[in-house]
Amino acid sequence: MRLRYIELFHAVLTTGSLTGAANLLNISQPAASKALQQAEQQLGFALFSRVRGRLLPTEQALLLRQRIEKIIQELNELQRLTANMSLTDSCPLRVTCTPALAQSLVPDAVTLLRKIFPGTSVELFTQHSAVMCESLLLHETDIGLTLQDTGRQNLCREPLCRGQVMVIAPPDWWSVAELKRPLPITALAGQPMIGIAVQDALGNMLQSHLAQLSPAPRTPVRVQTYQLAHSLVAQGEGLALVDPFTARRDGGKAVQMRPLDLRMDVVLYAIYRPDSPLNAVQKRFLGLVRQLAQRLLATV
Amino acid sequence: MRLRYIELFHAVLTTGSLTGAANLLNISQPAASKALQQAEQQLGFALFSRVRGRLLPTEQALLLRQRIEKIIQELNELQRLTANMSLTDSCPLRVTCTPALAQSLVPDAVTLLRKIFPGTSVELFTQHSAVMCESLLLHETDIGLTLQDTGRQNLCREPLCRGQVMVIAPPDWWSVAELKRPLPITALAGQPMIGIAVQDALGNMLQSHLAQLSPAPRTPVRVQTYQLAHSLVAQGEGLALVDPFTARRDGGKAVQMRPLDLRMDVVLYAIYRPDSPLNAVQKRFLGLVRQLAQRLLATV
DNA sequence: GCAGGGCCACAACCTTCAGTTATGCAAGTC
DNA sequence: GACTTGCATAACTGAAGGTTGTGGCCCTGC
Repeated sequence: MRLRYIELFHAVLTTGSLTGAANLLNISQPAASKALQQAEQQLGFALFSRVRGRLLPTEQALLLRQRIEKIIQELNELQRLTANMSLTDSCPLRVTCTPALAQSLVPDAVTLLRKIFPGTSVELFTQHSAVMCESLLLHETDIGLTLQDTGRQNLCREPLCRGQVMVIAPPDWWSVAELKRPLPITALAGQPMIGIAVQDALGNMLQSHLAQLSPAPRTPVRVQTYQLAHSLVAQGEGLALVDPFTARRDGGKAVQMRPLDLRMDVVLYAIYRPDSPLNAVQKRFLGLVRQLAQRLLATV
Repeated sequence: MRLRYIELFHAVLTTGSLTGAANLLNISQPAASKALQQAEQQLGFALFSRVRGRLLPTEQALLLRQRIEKIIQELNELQRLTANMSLTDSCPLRVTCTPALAQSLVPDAVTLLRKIFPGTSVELFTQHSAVMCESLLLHETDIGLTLQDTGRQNLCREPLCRGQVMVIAPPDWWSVAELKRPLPITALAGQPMIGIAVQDALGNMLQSHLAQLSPAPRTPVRVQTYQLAHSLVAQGEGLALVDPFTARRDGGKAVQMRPLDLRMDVVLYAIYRPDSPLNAVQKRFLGLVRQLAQRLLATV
């Protein structure tokens, strides 16, 4: 089965028509038509049945679908990888971080770095953890910064600093005296909370803790990022459990925060490929991030 | 990156030379040379450095290697699948089983089946479990018979019958009186044993039981299939733990056997694809296998 | 040191096939 | 019944991929 046929098959399935597929592949409709016929002839069975002038995938086609889509995806990844490899070393510092860290930590670190190395060019991305790993493996970026426990992948993981899970609340929720003390998790029972989407490892873990409370906290709203949670809390929608960086956003003015009394730290990790050792600029950058993070977490 | 280039890259890496690659792909050496240059030009970096007239993969090439080989493999699987799909329903009964079952159970069942359906054509394979799953998923065969606990794969698994793990020994190892009783596992301590290769799930499980004995049994010889173990035991090389079908090979003349006293059964499974329901012949075949197996296991 | 063989690159030429435009036909839509 | 949408066919074109022939480089063995 020629790659050409595979692409065409995929294009027809995604667009739903041969004409659409032809457009997707930037070829004319007759070219697509001919190619599809050749593919079917070579295979020995029909991929689509022509019913009332339309293409309808056959049973066999549906059996092939998953495999073909997997191959297409891997070819795309290969494409991305080779594209990035050809422009290797074009940029000394390519960093991706989660949205929570993109708020101030990473930009601040970049600013500091560019004072030390004025000429340096920098590329920044914000991505969620799964995409981040992919991006690193495909050489699109060189360093990832995340609060997630991104296991398994064959990537190096270096802890930069540790912090506490924080509870944030609308202004004037707690008294000044209370703010000093960690909040016992039981105090969250029955409270209105902003939930974090399931794909988040930390959020997931916290969620299972919360589920054991009785009455369980109400989480009518669920968001993907800690930043959204922060904003909603600031607007009085409820409490939220967030990382210590998000909690300190805006200098901690918009919301109140208290550490959660929990035997579990939030860890800021730097992740990178094991094969390519970090260069001097990258190492210095990580040093700055660590320094800034520690200083930030020291503030109340 | 064109598929053509991918194949060429792979061929060069496996054969070690451009000429070899050209032969592998059934093209002339200059064609391969030109294609490789085009590939490198399109990529923007060299895949091989020409040193002393030879091709030496560059660092980048090695980074691509794994991904490319994965794609090649998946393309091959797709090829196999489509090849099998085009000759669909050509044969009503295509069965694959492990070597232990190919000894007598499966051939006997086929003989019986062909008395019931005289005209039926049958295809038999013997494969180890991992390959068996692959073969089923690629529509090369329709039914697999195995004693392994082939989990995860999205294949149906139907237990046909249960038996006991058997200990086999050279003739006259045990007294006639002993033969009736199950052998306690502790009796194997310090005994010379024939081991089963690690990839076997059952063998693996037994191995971990044996390892806890003290003194642990000696397993100087390790074999891949139960049949080999049987032959070695018959030649007096030691004891072996085998499935109940292998134990009864040759009518149980060449070796002595005793059930092992163990809270774990050997299960004979039929596995098949969930999407394609079994036809009448296939169902009848499984019925025969079950019947034969139960009868066989009832004998001492 | 020189002949020979293995391996890669270049050149000139040829064939095939994927692409094009133009057109036809069937079926649904208003 | 006119119009639109979508697939198939026909005739043509160009580029890509193939061929053979040749030359240079390097190692090897006499």
